[in-house]
Amino acid sequence: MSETTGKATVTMTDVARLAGVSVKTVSNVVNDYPHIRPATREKVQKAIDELGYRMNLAARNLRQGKTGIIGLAVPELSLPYFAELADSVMRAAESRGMVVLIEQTGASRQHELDVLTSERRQLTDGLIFSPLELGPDDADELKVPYPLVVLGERIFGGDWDHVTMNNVDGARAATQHLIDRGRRRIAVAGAHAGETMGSAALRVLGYQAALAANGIPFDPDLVLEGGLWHRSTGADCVYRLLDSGTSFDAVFGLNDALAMGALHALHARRVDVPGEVAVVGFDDTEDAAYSAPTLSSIAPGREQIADTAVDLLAQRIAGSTEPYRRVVADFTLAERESTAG
Amino acid sequence: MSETTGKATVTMTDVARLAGVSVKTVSNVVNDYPHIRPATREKVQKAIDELGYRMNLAARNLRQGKTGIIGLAVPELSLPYFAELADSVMRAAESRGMVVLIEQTGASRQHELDVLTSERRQLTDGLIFSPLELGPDDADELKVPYPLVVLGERIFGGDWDHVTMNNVDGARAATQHLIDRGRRRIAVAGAHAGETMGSAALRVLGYQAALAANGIPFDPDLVLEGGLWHRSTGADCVYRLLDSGTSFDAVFGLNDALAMGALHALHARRVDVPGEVAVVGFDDTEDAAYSAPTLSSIAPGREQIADTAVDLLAQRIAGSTEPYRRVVADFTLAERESTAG
DNA sequence: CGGCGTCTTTGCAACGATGTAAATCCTACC
DNA sequence: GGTAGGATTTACATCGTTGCAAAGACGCCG
Repeated sequence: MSETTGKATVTMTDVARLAGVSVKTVSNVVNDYPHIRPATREKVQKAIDELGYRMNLAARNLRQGKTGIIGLAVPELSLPYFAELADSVMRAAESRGMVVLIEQTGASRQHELDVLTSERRQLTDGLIFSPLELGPDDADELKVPYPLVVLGERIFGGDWDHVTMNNVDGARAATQHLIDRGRRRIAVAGAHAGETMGSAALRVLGYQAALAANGIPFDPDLVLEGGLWHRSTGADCVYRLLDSGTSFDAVFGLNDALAMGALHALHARRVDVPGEVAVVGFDDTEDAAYSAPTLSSIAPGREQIADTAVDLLAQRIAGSTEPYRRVVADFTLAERESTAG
Repeated sequence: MSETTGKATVTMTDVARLAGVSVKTVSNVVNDYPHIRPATREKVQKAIDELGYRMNLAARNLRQGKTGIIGLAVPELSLPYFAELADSVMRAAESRGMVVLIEQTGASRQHELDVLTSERRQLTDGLIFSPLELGPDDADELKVPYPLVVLGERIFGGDWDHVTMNNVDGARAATQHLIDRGRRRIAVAGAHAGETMGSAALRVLGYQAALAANGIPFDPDLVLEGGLWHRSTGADCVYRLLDSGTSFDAVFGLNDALAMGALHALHARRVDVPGEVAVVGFDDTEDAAYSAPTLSSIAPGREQIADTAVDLLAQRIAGSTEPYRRVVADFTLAERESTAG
């Protein structure tokens, strides 16, 4: 209950001496080894309390090769989606007694590769990795000697678990929602030309599927390229579209930041939303509920993704050798003003 | 240049054997000990490359008591300001060869106390702590046995460095800006009754100073209480104000989230911004530039704060015993549409 | 009361690096 | 050619904990 002012650091040896047992017994008590006489356990516990002993994690780490830290590699924390994802991952980790070391990869392919082999991987027992630049061809790079959970659908087929949102169906639902609101000229902001497996490609796929299902012709002029999924990109896309003279009555931002940028550009050009143009996003970040107008968006199951990812990773770290799994989170559509009918 | 497929982990011993030197010499090479014959260094380096040797951080950590990890404790990553702050801190840390372990304290006093004594402190060489609930009376709790840098002005007077934004002057500038735009009935959203040292109190102080300097009477009815500085709180404040019938022609959101919430509420109630009511925030988070209308805000020098904090912490970790410092970052006003004149 | 099988507890050797202090090697200088 | 003195290198103990395997204790049975 109280702690004496141990001058330096208190070690197991100190505890052992005070309790009159061996160091190993103290270790056993601390690690909940089952075969310990209650009296002994009590004695040791008392000594621990009295000395205010805290286990030295570095030593345990050296001995066991585990740190209790998991890595989380995301593009950028300043993107709301990833900040919120990190939040969720940290909570999920905490509830399992782990902590999270976050690394940012920027939008850099090299940085994404680095993160996989970085010295820091020694500090973590496993990694949750959300790649943005690596693609199917990089599968070999992901053959790493530690537990790995990959978020997103860019890379398949290796020895790792996979947790992803339902990009295609989510995008289809977003598009269908616009169609249900009577829109026919639906632009897409943030497409990545040439990409086949990333979120951009998959969401565009869902978009096209929805158009097709409703007999709406696909117009390439409505597909707006945009590399980084930042607000500024979304704004640029819409400015370009307006300047091009192409008619449109809706914008599907492939993520919320793009959609926010789109809202911004439309507002700047005095285009009424949703009167003239409806807007829908993807991610359902917190700001979607507070923009003017509020933004309809696909909620991709962020909590579920975080929970599942941490869970799978924890199992691998604990030594699970089950077949690698692929989990697809459930999405929902959050309807707000930007698509009000 | 190339790495052979060492079966298990490669240790210094392996390198030493291959290079034909002692383990300690390998250690010296790795640690850039100056007195090494070039030929030896080369031999060792070659062996290192050949074996693909990576130093075991756990072992070094045990021996040196340093991990290369610094802690960052913030209320919530899902609040844009803290996400952006974390981003900046991580970049600053990276440039100094350190990584960051982020912890969220929520809005919980207990959690803030826990973070200071958590077992995790063993995993970090020092902590950058941004308290929200602890106050001057808790100074004793901050007397911790590791390097600490405190952000914000809640707690002074202990053995730690202090980095803070200029809350009073920033708030004064924000308020003055509104006054310059001809506003006289300026509401404040997010005040904390009874608080004396927190950001809320200080910013309200700056607000009052600006009013006084311009001979504008202070009207308590315009001070809107709001605990958590979330968007929802900002919206609530404005709804309450509108419902109260109190007249006002401007809102100073004590942070951007509150201001965004205010914008949201005003938009929902069809109050024109900035025509009828001007709005200014504090933090200049990225979304301020993309709201509709875009939000004027005080940019508190986030990068500078992060850089300075990491720098001071790094110095302490390196053993500096200089007098503890207090650094106040420079702020600027970002003028945008919400206060257009 | 001896023997045997569990329970408990223990000693010792790692884990992989670095601090210390001493050994060895050189080089310049007398 | 010998030697002082700095430059290099090395042996060994040590950081604090846990795995291993064996020693001690204890309870039960015949």
